[in-house]
Amino acid sequence: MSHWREMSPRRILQSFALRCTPGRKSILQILLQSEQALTQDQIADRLARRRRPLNKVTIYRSLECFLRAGLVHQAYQQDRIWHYELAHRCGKTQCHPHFSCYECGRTFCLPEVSVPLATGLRAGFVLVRQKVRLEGLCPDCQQQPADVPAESPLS
Amino acid sequence: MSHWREMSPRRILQSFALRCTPGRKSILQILLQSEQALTQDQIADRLARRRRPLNKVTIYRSLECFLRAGLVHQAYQQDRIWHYELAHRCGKTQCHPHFSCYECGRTFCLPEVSVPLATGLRAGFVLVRQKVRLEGLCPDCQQQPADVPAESPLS
DNA sequence: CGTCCAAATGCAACTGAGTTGCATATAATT
DNA sequence: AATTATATGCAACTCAGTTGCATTTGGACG
Repeated sequence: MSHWREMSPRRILQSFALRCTPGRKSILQILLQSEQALTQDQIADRLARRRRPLNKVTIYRSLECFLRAGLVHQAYQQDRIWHYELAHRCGKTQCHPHFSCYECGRTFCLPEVSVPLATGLRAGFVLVRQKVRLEGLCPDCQQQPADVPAESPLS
Repeated sequence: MSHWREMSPRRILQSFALRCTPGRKSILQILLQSEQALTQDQIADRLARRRRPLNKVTIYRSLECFLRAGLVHQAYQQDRIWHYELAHRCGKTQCHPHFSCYECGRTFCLPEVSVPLATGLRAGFVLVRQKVRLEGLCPDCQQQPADVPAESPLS
């Protein structure tokens, strides 16, 4: 099943055998309508803006529950903050890569980019999932080159 | 220059134009001798065990300084905690991948594994660095299968 | 319908890695 | 040895995430 956008939050929750509460439906709605991964805070903001404020602990625990069920992904961490997104469209062994801009700090989802699975793993290691994080300059910031962190000034 | 292991901490610091203090030399020594990326806490522990305890803020600021100079990498985050390792052996566009075990939680450096650079980036994006994180079961834990996080129970 | 109970929610208080301000100590230059 | 910019230690702060507990509620069952 990969047409979540066309399913109601209620049906999605039901199909994951999760209790259907107003709070959870709202959170799911926000995630369904977002083009990018969101932090707990961003979710809280958007809920408040829709006159449907929710306690931050409830958001925390709902996401925790969605995570366990596999409905949602902890997509990436930035400055020690997790970003969440629906797990739809994620392949079995890898989600789409994310791209972070050094200049503006924004992170983009790049569903169209493919990275081959790692090869040459030592015997014994079982690869279940591969996560790829790209860094560089986004189209908006490409014009005026940013400070790219030094890699090795030793000559 | 990529033979850091054969250089003294003092010479390495000098070549990066960093002030050479006993604290920094000790931290560098720890990193030089470690096979894997270390957290600030792990570095503190090892310093203490060598009768060379250092205030955690000093460790924090030294690593910050090493980072800026490009001597060290923030290799990966686990449970919101950063791990640091020397930047030697890191290629220009990607460091070696890291492998985290679902079962025991340990993280391994896999310098021998190669992952081709992402292709198909939308026009305008400039890729500077690619970070790859692998997840699965390590050789030790492979025997008794762990709880692999569900991906999509929806049928 | 109404009853009931496991699960969800809100509040307050806690956790802990990281971070900052400031006074003191020290590296390294003169 | 004197000087000064830099590093260090201490204490106090930040803040996303986390936990405990009392209250509310979804939804199953009568």
